[in-house]
Formats: sequence, C-alpha cells, structure tokens
Amino acid sequence: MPSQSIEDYIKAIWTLSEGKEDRYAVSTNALASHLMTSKASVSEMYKRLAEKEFIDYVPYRGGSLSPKGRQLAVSLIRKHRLWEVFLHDKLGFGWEEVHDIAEQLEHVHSQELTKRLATFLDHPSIDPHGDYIPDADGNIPKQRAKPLTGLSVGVGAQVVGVLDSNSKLLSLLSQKGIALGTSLCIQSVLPFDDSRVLTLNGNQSVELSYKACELILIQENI
Amino acid sequence: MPSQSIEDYIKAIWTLSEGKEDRYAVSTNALASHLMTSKASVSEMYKRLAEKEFIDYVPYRGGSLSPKGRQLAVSLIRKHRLWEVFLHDKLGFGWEEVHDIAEQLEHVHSQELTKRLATFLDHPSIDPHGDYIPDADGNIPKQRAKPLTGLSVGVGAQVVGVLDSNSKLLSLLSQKGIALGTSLCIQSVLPFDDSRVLTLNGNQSVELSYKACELILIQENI
DNA sequence: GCAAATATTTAGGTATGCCTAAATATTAAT
DNA sequence: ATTAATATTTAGGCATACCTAAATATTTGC
Repeated sequence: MPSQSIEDYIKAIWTLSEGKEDRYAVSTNALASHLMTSKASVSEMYKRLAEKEFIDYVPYRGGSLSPKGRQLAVSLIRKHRLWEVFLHDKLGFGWEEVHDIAEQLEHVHSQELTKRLATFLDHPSIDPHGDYIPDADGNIPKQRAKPLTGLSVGVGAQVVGVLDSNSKLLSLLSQKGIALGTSLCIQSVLPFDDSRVLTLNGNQSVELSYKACELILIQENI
Repeated sequence: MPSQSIEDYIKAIWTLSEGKEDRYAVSTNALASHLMTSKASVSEMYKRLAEKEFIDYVPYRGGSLSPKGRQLAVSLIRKHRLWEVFLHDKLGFGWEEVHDIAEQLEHVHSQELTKRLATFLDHPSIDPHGDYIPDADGNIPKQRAKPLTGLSVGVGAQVVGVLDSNSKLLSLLSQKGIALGTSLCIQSVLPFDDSRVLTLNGNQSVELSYKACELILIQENI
C-alpha cells in the first residue's frame, strides 16, 4: 500500500504533467514549489518512487509517471473528485470548501468503497469544479473547455470549471456571483490591466481581473 | 493535529478502559497486544502521549486518558460509528464489512464534515453493530445495546434500534406494535424454535421469531 | 567556449514510529 | 523476606520523510 506521501507526490506529478506530451518529465523544482517542500526532499523521494517503479527518473532531468504511476494517479483523481461530488451534492458543502476534505478522503484505500460511492452518486462524470472524473478503467476525457481569457467580446459562454481549486479563488468567484453553469458574455476588456467586464446570466455586470479570468474554464455556446 | 498513530493509541486506550472505573490505567502489555505492536513501542508512545497531555502516565503503572485525551477518543468513536452507518445504510455494505473502512475514514479531520454527515444520516444514535454513537458533545450511554435474544425472561427493557433497517423487518415490527422506545419484557421462550413471547408496554402480548429477535436492539431497564 | 547564474543532488541532521534484546522494576511464591 | 517469575522500560537500530547547507551539474550570456 503506497504511503500518503507517495500518493501526494504521484498526484502532484500527474497534475503538473497533465495536458503535456506523454512522459513529460516534472522537474524537482516545479514539484517542490507545488508541494511546498524542499528540492532536496523531492530529489530524495524521486529515488524512492523510481525504485518502486512509480516513475522513470533521470537525475537532473526530472521524473515522469510510469504506467503503474499513472494508474495510481488516476485512481486518486477519481476518488478525489467522487468525494467532492459527495460533499457538494449530498452534504451541501460549497464548491470552494470541498477540496481540502477530499484531499484527505482520497487516501482511503478500498476499491469496493469507490465503486459503491460512484453508484450511490449515480456515476457522475464531472466534479463540482467542472473537472472530469476518470471512469473505473482510468479513462478521462481531454479538457475541451478553454480559459475565459480566450473568449472574444460579445460571445456567449458557460462556466464549466476552474483551473485552480484554490479556495481563495473559489470564494472570490462565489462573491462575484460566478458559479458552475453561469452563463456569461464579455462586455469589454479594460485597458492597461486587461480586466474583463462580464454580463452574467444576461443581466448583472461584474468586473474580473485577468489573473482570475485565466483560471476560469468556459465552453462557448454553440 | 494529532497523527494517525496517536489517534489509534488514544482510541485503543479508550476502548480498553471503557466501562472500567474512571482513570482506569491501561497497561503497556494490554495495549501492545490490542494494537499488535511491541511493549517497547507502547512504552515509548506513552511518553509522547503524556508529554502532549493526552494521557496521565506513571511508569510501570500504565496510562489513563486525560480530559483532553478522552475528548479526542470520543470524537474518533463518533466519527467511526457515523461512517459505519453511512457505509451500511447508504452504500449497502454488510455490517461485517464496515469496520475496516471506517477505521480509515475516522482519521479525516473536519468538524464540519462530521456535523454534516450526522445531519445527512438523520442523527443516528446506534451504529450497525449496535454500539452507541457519542453525540456532538461527547456524551455516550454507558450500556451497550444488545440483541433481544440476549435478554433474560422477566427482565424489562426498551427497544433502542434494529440491526438491519430492511423494510420487511420494519413492517413486521410495526405490524406487531414494536417501535423505537417500546418497553418490553420476555414472558417466555417457546421450545424447539426459540421464539419469544413478549409483553409490550405492560399489556399486549405478541410472539416474535428468534430470527427477528436477533436484529432488535434493546437496553435493559436499570 | 567559458564563466556566471541557476538547478539539482548529496551530505549530514531531526522527528516519528517501529523493532529486538538487555536491563530493571514489580509481583508472587515459598 | 528473599528469590523466582513476570512486566516494563531503556538501549541501540532501522525506515520514512522532512530540513539546511555544501557540492556538483546544467544552462545561459557574453
């Protein structure tokens, strides 16, 4: 049974290499800052992970997930996102509150539990942040959504997720009235700082910084 | 935040001293065999637990929970048993399967989660094994509920739960006039099939099979 | 191409939590 | 009361996972 630390590392490598080309190597530096730990600790852990065949590791070149590592990562992501759905849909937590708790729940080892939880939740395919939930075989759709910064003025779209489930971002968004499923349209882009002025659900008007827009995933209306 | 190991030790001390007099000291020997670890490890851990003020520890005399330790223990028991109810009632696990998974779930730290889980489950007071669930303030009835088959003839008792919230059992019981809180007493045990003849609330007389009696939890009157 | 800047690894140390074996304290028996 | 049996603790080690500082490798700028 992999330790909690190992699971955290594997998930972090997966997160940092997601969307990149296959066998994308994650540097110790990137992983250290993502996990808020020292580069030395990452270097040390990379050796352990390579020994246990979770990653392929070339010193000074970083580590990339092996098939075994990817399988573990995806099963953790699946558990994490299923628990998020449970916390949000069944217990009524806000989407900005679920991440930290799911972070703990994902480490519970029981395949049967995951299976029954998925059934109980009616086999959801999207979590409260709009991220896809890998299926039981580890398949996960590629994200088709794009960041709000890539949306043109006047084009209608729907919020389908966020790129960083950081609770500060999430509470900013809920404060502005932006949630999963919100329909929006860019009214204008302000000069100098590129903030967006948005129309929400066809009526309210809110302003959002470029920094926040980068992290919001939308899907254009067809 | 106490580590998982510390939580396991505290819960074990609580379990071994439950029902005993207050400040009952648990020997290193008893704890070591309960936790399947060495006496030396327990001795070492006792020092750490005493330092962190979870227990009072007198070398060669064993350890007993401090108020702080008892509070932690009871909150773990509460979480464990609530999760057992969730696993059994919502996910359909058998009562014999829930323990090991709850053992992991109880270590998830979030008071809000516990609170919402309790609400979601309708504030149960008994887990699938018939053990009482401490309330949010840490109060827990002393006596363990036992199945009706364990009640002696002529002794008064109260129905406090059922072990299987199967709707067939529940409709049988309501048909017979047995509900949560019903006072009863065994009049006699029939030969051959061990059915019980009960007196309900001091007047009506009903007969109940051994199979049904096994699943009814009662608490003897004091 | 080589030095400076940057990134990564190794070295040496800490804390937790486990182990076995040896030493010591307590309890029981005569 | 003193010894024998038993229980408990201390001593010395091991593995994980972290840290800082020093050493080494790689990349970048001129």
